[in-house]
Amino acid sequence: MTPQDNTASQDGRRRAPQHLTSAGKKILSVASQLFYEQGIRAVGVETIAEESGFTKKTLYDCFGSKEDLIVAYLRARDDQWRSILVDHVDRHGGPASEKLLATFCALRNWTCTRSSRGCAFVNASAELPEGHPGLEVGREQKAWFLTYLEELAARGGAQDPSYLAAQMLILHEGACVAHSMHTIDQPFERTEEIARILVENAFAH
Amino acid sequence: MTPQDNTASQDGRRRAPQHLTSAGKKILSVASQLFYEQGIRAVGVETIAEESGFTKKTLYDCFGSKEDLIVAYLRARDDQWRSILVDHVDRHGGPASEKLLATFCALRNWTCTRSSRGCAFVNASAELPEGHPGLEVGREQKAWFLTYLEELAARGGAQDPSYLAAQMLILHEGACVAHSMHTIDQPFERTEEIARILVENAFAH
DNA sequence: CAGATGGTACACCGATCGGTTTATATGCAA
DNA sequence: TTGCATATAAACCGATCGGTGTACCATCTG
Repeated sequence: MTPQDNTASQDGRRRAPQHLTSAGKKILSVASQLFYEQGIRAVGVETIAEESGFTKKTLYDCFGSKEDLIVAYLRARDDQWRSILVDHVDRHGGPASEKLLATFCALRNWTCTRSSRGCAFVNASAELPEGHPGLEVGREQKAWFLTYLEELAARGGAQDPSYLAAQMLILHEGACVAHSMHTIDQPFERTEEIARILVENAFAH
Repeated sequence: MTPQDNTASQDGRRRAPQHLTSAGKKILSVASQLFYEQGIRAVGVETIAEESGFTKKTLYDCFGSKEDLIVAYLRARDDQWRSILVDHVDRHGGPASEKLLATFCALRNWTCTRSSRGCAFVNASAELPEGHPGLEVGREQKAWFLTYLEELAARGGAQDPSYLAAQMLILHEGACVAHSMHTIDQPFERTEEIARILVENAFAH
C-alpha cells in the first residue's frame, strides 16, 4: 500500500527492473520506445544499441537475449500503466461507481501522453509467435486489470461485479483501438458515456 | 446490388483479385493465412512460396513485391468481411435497430470461423511502418464500416446516427480484442447486450 | 508452325538478422 | 594493490531476409 509498492502487488511473481545497471535502464527505455512505436520485430538489437549509445555486448550482458529484452519491455509497460491507473483512481474521490468511470480518464491520459499506438500487449500478441514468454505478461496484465475492475465494482455494491467488469473491459479495449486507428473523434469521451449508462444500470436498486 | 457486387461499392477505388492466375490465387490464400496467424513480418516470402507449392519467382511474377502481396492480403480480407457482414445483415429481417445488433452476430461468426487472432487491420497497423500502403487499406476498411453502421442507424431513425455508429464501432473493436486476448468469457454475447441497451436508448422517442 | 503465357528449378545477390568473441580500458571495493 | 564488475570497440558467425537472373519446359492460341 505504500506509494512505491503499488505496482508490486497481488501475486507472488514479480519483476526486477530496479537492479539494472544505469546502462541497462537506458537500453530498456530506448528499446521500449522503439518497440512500442515501430513494432517489436521491426526493431533490431543493433538499432537499440546504437540509439541508446551502448554496445550490443553491453545489451547482451544486461538482458541475455532479445526475447528477454522484450519481456522486460512488456513488464515495464505493465508496471507503468498499473501505477498510473491506481494513482489516478485513488486520487479520484467519490463512490466506487465514480472510480470505475475514472479508469477511462486514466486511460485517456495514459494514451495521449505515451501510448498513442494502441495497447502494447495487443500489439505484441499480434507479432509474437505462440509460446513466446511475452504473451504471458500480456495475459497477466489483462487478468489483473479485470480483477481490479471487479473489485471496484464489488466495493461499490454492483449487482453483478464480474459482469460489470467484463463490460468495462470491453469498453477499454474498444476505446484503445478506436483511438489508435483514428476511426472516430473523441473515442474516450464517447466510451465513458457508454460506461456511465452501464454503471448506472448496474447500481440501480 | 447484385450478389457478386456487394464488395465493389461505395467509391471508385477498387481491387482486382479476380484476374489472378490460379497460382496467384493459391499464393494469396496461403499468404493470407500465414500473415494472419503468425504476423506479417514473421512470415518470409520463401515460406509462402514453399507452403503454396510455387516458386518464389512465380510469387514475384504475380505480386511484384512482398509489400504488394501484403496489400493484396489486406484487401482480400476487407472484401471477405464486407460481404459476410452485408450478407448476414441483409438476411436478418426486422427493423434497422435489429440489423445493427445483427452486426455483432456477424462478427461472432466471422471471428470464430477464420479470425480468432483479432482484427487483421489493427494487427497490421501494429506491425507496419508509417507510410506503408497497407495502412491505407485499414483506414478505408474502418471508414467504410463506420459509414455502414451510420446508414443502418439513420435508416432506423436513430436520434443521432453518427453518434450511435461510433458507439457500435467501439463495441466491435472491444469485442474483437477481448476475444482474441481471451480475457473474458463470451465477449460477443456481453458486447451485444451492451449494444442492445444503447440501441434502445437511441431509438427512444 | 510460331509465339506468347505461365510455369519450374535453382543459383545467386547484398543486406540485415540475433548473437558471440577477443582484447582493452576504467573505476570501485577489499 | 589486487581484483572484479562494467564498460568499450570492432571483427566475426551462420542464418535468413527480400529480391533477381538464367535456362528450360509445357500449354494454349493465332
